[in-house]
Amino acid sequence: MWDLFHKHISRYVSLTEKEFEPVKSFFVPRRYKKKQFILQEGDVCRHESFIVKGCTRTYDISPEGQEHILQFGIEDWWIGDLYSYLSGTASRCNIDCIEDTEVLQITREQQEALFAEVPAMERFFRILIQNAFIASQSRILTNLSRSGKERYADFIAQYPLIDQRVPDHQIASYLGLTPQSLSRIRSRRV
Amino acid sequence: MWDLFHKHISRYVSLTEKEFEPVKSFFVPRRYKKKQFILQEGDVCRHESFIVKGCTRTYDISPEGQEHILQFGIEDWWIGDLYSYLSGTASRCNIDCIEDTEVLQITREQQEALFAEVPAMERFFRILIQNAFIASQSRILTNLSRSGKERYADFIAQYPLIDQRVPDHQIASYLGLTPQSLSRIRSRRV
DNA sequence: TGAAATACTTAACATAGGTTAACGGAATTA
DNA sequence: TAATTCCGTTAACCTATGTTAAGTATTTCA
Repeated sequence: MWDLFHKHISRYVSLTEKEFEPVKSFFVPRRYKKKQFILQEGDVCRHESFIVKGCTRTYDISPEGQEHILQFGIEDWWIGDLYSYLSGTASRCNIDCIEDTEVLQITREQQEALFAEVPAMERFFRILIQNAFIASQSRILTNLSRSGKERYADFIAQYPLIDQRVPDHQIASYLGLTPQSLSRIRSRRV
Repeated sequence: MWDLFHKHISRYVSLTEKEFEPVKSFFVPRRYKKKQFILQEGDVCRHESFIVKGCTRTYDISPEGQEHILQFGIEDWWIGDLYSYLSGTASRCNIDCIEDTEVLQITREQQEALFAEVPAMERFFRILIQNAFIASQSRILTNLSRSGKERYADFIAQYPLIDQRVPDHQIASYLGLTPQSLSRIRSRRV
């Protein structure tokens, strides 16, 4: 577990085994069962979670009761509602598990303490958010300019591992389509 | 100019007049005329630009030749293509001026030097990107769940100042609509 | 000042995707 | 194992938005 985590961090900042050692103590491992909520709408998001094993979805429920998936999470990804986490306000998002899931969690206070003790970790999180922002911008462009069919093709190409693990109707939700439309697209009856 | 800039930074991190003084030297003021490009597709984005005065748009041109506006920029906003800026690869975006525009620009190298000299500025940029990411996620949700009419209403409510300064067909592009559709929506003939 | 480009509108028509409803198979649970 | 829920599919029909095409007003600029 910690090994995977160290490897993950090392992709962004260099951190020797020895420097990594103290980092561990700021994180708490936690397991969730399939269908269990990691975050529920209305609650404050108290953790950033690194997925060691499993699969999650982060989604919003519109006033009309429709779910819209903002993000899937699998091994090596971070999940959480950053706005709620930082501002301490109630989240409008739900995060639940598509599979049994193991995470490493850190709280806001612990994160501040971590930054003070291991400055490289502040840099690490900055890079992480930078990348997330870049990916997010790119998704906006895709949503603005491509048809459902193209977005689905892009999704499969970009996230083949996720495609295999989550039901189609959730992929539809991520792409901004109804399950019926995605089915139509998949069968090439477009 | 510097006063506005200092005020802007102070909204995110505390920086006395004296601490702010050295910050100035890392930025270069620059003026652009209306319609002038700040960044052109295919070029590497060499600067992050803080808008002191003016109005810009950041957009992508799809293979079919259609423009899609990713972001508008007005006073107090930052513009640039972060991915290109950080990775040094060619940008797929254009940034041009809707009005004569004055900016303060910093290069990647100068930014690194600035972080080394004034650590609070690293924190400042981290917060900036965090906020940008949060806004970006929120835009994705809106695009997934709301109709054109609703997105337009949201836009006006959220950016009344921009609405007044940019032509409608560019707002349409930002919202993922054709100018004709926006016109139809505006006239309530929906 | 006049010509050209730009901005916005309207209308007729086309279409991708939404809606509703139904069916059958797979997975979950009692 | 039986009952139930979940999942993907199909089909008929509907609607928001795109497309094409014009027309007018405004702005830009030579």
